[in-house]
Order: sequence, then C-alpha cells, then structure tokens
Amino acid sequence: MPGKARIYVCGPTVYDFAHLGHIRCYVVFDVLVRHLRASGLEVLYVRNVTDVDDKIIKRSAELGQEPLALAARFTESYREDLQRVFCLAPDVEPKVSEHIDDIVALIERLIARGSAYASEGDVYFKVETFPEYGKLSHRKVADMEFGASGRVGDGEDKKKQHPADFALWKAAKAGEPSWPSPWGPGRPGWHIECSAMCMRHLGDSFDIHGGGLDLVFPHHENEIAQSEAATGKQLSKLWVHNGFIEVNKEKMSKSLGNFFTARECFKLVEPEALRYFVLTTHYRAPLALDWSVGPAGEVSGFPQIEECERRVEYLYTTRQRIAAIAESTLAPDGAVEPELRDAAAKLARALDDDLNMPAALAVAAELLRRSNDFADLAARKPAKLNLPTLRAIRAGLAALSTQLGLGLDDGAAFLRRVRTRRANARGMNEADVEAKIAARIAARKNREFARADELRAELTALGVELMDSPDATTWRLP
RNA sequence: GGUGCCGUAGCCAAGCGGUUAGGCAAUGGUUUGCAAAACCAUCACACACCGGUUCGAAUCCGGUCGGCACCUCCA
Repeated sequence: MPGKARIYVCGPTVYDFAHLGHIRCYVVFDVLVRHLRASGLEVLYVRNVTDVDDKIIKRSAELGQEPLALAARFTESYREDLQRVFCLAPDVEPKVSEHIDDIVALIERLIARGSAYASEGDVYFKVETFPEYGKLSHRKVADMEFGASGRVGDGEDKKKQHPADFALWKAAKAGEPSWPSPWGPGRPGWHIECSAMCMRHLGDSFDIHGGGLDLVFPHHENEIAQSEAATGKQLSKLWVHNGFIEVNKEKMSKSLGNFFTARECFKLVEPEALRYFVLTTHYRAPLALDWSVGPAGEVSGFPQIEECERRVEYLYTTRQRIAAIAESTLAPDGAVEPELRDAAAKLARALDDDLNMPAALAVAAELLRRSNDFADLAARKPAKLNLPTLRAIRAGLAALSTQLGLGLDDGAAFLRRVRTRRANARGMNEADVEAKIAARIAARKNREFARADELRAELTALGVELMDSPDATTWRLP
C-alpha cells in the first residue's frame, strides 16, 4: 500500500518491570516509526501487551495478586518507562485478554482447514501441514533437536502428534484464569495471540512485523505458520529483529538474571541517555553493557551510558546557545553551507539505509559541532553570519527530534536534573556552590582577581565546572 | 548435530569492491583577567589469521582461530 506502512511489534509480557532489553527494542521501533512518518508515510503502529501468559500466572501465585490485576499494574509501569525514553505510544495497543474471541475464531479456522487438532482439551498446530515451516528461522523440522533446551514440561509432548507441534489453546488447570471455548475452558497458547491481534488490527497481510531477535524462533515462525495456514497469504512483508543487550558477552535475559530494569537505570542516568545509548549501535548488532561498582559492591554507574548522557547534555546546551542568538544581529540573506543545509536530508538518508542509527548520530555530531561554531561566531562577529544558516541549523536540530526522538525534553530542566542528580550522588550541596559562585562574581566585579581565582580553585576542587559569559556565570558538574 | 551472527586504531562504533564515518579518551592550539565550555589540529593509510578472486578487498570466495545466539521461558 503506497504511502502507508502497517507495523506490528511484539510487545512485552507484563509480569515484571521493563528491563534494558525491552527499552532497546521499543526505542529501535520508535525510531523506525518516527523516521517513516518523517518520510511522509502514514504509519499505523500496533504494539500489543501480552497480559495472559504462563509467567503471569506463575508470578501471580508468588505475589498473591490476581493475574489480570498484576498484568494491569505492569502494563502501566511499561507505559511509564517507555514514555520516559520518549517512545511514542502505539496507535493501537491490543491486549490478549480483550481478543480471546479472535483467538478462538482463528483456532477454529485452523481446525477446519486441518492445520490443527484438539487433544484432551488442548489444541495443537499440526506443523507437518505447513510445508514452509522454518522459512523465517532457516530451520528444517528434521534438523531440530526437540527438547534441546530441556524446558519441555507439562506432559505436553504426550498430547502432541509430533514434537514440533505447538499449543494454540491450553486447557485450564485448577485455579488458572480461563475462558470458555469449544474445547473446554482454557487460555491461548503463546504465539496465537499475536497472530490474532495483528490480523485483527492490520489485516491478513501487512508491511513490517518486529520484535527481539529471540522471537525469531519459535514465536515468529509459529505466527507465520498459524496465520498463513489460515489465510493462505503472506503475513508480513518484512521481519525486523533487534539484537540483544549483552552483559559479559552474554545475552541479557530474565532467565539468566543478568538484567537491569529501566527503573534502576533511571536512578543513575537520565532516561534520554538510555535512548541515545540504544542509538549508538546498529539495531541488529549486539549492544554490550558495562557498569561500574561502588565501594559497597553496588552498581554505581554505567560508563557508556554516562558518556551518552554527556552527549545529550551537549545537544541541549547547543540548542540553548542556538536559541539565544538574536536574529536581528545576523545578515538577513546569504549562502548556507551545504553541510548545514543538507543535515536533515543526510539524517534521513542514514536511516533509510537499514535504519543506520550510528550513521545518523555521525550526522548529528557534525551538525552540533557546526552549530557551536556558529554560536561562537555569533557572540563575536554576528554580522559575518546569516539568517538562512541559523534557520538551517534550527531545522537540523528539529530533525534530530522528529527522526531520532532526541532533544524532546525541556533542555533547561534536563540540564538542571542532571546537575542535581550528580550533586546528590557526590554529597554536594548546590546552595553552597551557588553561594561560592556569588562571592566570586562579586570579587570579579571589584577586580579582586586573586580572590576570584581562589574561589574558582575551591570550586574546581569540588568538581564544579564554571562557565563565565559576558552576562552570567553558569555551572555544571561534568 | 542443525541454523544464524560477530571479530575495525587506547575504548565504543559505522562500513555491503575504489573519495575523511562518527564519538570518547589523550596531546597541542584558538579563545579567556585566569579558567571552563566551544571550536581547530594530531592520534588514524585500523580492519582476528592464512590463502584465493580482482587493475583494486575491511568489504567477495575458501579455510583456520576466537566469541555469541537460537533449536519450544526470553525484547
């Protein structure tokens, strides 16, 4: 469908807080959606919430909270976390619990076509009826070692006709949430919910289906089998999978327990720094995470993400400098350097190339560098600069927001928050610093430079970075 | 056993057969009452190893070594 893009992204199973892996995934697809929209496409973005699932039931039993209530609580926390990293809300956010009818109808359709069979209250997809099975993950059923992960339980295998068959519907056990169905009370198996929801909201065939690399098999392979067996149409034209965050060269995952929740990270760095961090690596490549440990053995920081945070500070500081330039001081007309004139287009070109976010950041780096150069000159020889160039810079900076979702915060608030957080982390009192700065300003006014330098030295020793400008002194904590 | 992915200068990281990727760190400079920030320059003819194809290879092909992931919990 020209001019339109229909996108389905596999959303979280809401039994716990979002971790960095989730953040990466949804930031990547957020950049994709923003970029496609900025390119003029009308995007319909659907991202589900899986609120009916074995893990939710298990967690629910552990915490003594009703499964759907538990799911609702973590759904809310996900939304908050994603909002904090400036992810746009999807246009539709379907929940499994609200699509049971669609799921049952799809299963019935598969049974009618001979692609699925009921067995003791369960329903299984009959993999041998779908000859293309394995086309996404490059697997052949004959080559697979069934149960290689040692996680097959439940005596499910006895109810299956073939070990590769997978559950579409699971009969409810005592005390589990269940819905009525032609095969008795039960709940959907993992996989079928996404088929039902994406087809409900995007049709039998759509443009992009995405998710984490770990969903390629079995989740997406099974979605293809279920959906295409039912409709005879290609489910998605394109499959997009983001790589993992790695910890000590291993995948960050719930099962390994080596994950950081978004909320833990938000205490140590600005959420937008996390977003920037995701952009530093191509979406398909692994993203290695390091952290530093404090005296008590606690996680004290994330060096790479802190570097990203400084880049975001640089972005906001640059924006402030550009915003402060008075248009009336510049020449009204003049040529614009191609690098500035084309910044937004170059950004778009980088993202057109398989969503090359690091290449986009390289464009951003040049734009910011030249913007600061412009701001330096604006303070000294504004008549040499021209208004069209200033407008080009502002357009370029705006493109960083529309294309990459960077710089959407209030800059002053961002910078103040970062400073306060660092001050608190170092046990510094901001008011004391401000008082010293005021004393230094007074000393400078009286041309008592020795005293002023003494105060500067004290502040420097505290780690304070002072910036004198003709009309004010500002400070930051690097 | 099967199937994918990866190995780029001190660190992070683009690159998809031929023109500087970029960032961080470090060093020198411009600027400043002194600084910081910012900007400029250098570090950078780097691409795991061994062969091959080509006028030309980080990029293609074959092999070796090392690392990772998936083969029904995972973003």
